[in-house]
Amino acid sequence: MSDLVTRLRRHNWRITPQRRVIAETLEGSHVHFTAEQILERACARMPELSRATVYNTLNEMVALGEVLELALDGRSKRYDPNADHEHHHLICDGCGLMKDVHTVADPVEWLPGDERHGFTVARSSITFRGLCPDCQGA
Amino acid sequence: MSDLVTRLRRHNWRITPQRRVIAETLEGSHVHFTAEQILERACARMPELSRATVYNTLNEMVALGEVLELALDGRSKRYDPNADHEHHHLICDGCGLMKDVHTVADPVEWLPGDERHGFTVARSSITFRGLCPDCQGA
DNA sequence: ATCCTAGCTTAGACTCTGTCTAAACAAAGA
DNA sequence: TCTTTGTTTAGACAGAGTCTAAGCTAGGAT
Ligand SMILES: [Mn+2]
Ligand SMILES: [Mn+2]
Ligand SMILES: [Zn+2]
Ligand SMILES: [Zn+2]
Repeated sequence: MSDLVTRLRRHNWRITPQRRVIAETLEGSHVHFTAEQILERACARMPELSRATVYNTLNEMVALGEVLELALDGRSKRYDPNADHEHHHLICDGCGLMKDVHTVADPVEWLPGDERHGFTVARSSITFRGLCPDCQGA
Repeated sequence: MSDLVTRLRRHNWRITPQRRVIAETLEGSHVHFTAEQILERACARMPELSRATVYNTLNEMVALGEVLELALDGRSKRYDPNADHEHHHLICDGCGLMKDVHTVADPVEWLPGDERHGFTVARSSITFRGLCPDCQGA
């Protein structure tokens, strides 16, 4: 796993100061930020950074396949720099806490041929939901 | 599997003409409509039906656990009347076609204990993605 | 060095999806 | 009937994200 800026450079993609700050903000976090949270944090390092550039840059990184876009709840999308780690997500129904998780095998294997409707099935993502330790008391 | 209106009545929930039209539109479809598509189709039967009632009613049916809300792509949410059928979804990257699918077992079983981070994991949903037969030619 | 061009960034207007508000309306119970 | 509660409605509003038009780089050609 190389860092996100290195992976982006491999695509012959110009690493401008704005793009670098956005990529480093996203990577440094280990959580799954919204575009607005990334804007807020990146602006701490580069105050003149615009909202449009954050959205443009995130969309381009997604198109390059180096960032995952998670639309989990119909509210803000979340951005995940771990596109090179196959993983899934576990979310707390109480507080929204989100954890990366790994399953024992590829879920596509568990979809029988007669359930594929003639599709070529390329990938899958699982969202597990439950209660985190802090929310189980309530 | 009883029909949606019957299931809703079991909750002592008042079945008004508006709610009936919305429930029947949702159930009749076999696809996964957006709120706007439901409004459009339900208005064909009851022209004075309002947007607010469609949104209110869908949210109440979701809260009663009789309809599933799917936030799959960060655009409009989709509503699924098959809440009493445990199932997952297979989506075409080309055209957006969505099919119900069934896996061989409960995915929660496939999440090892040391990947649960102390959560009580209650349910899961899988989104499979690929290309449908029509989109494989391109 | 200067010019040119293509690509990048910006502010703000705009769109789309969904929620909220306040008033009108309908139904059930006393 | 009167009252009370729940339902529906139109339109205002809010949040998330896109688009536009203008200005601004940065590199390549001369
Ligand atoms: Mn993740
Ligand atoms: Mn379904
Ligand atoms: Zn929690
Ligand atoms: Zn297709």
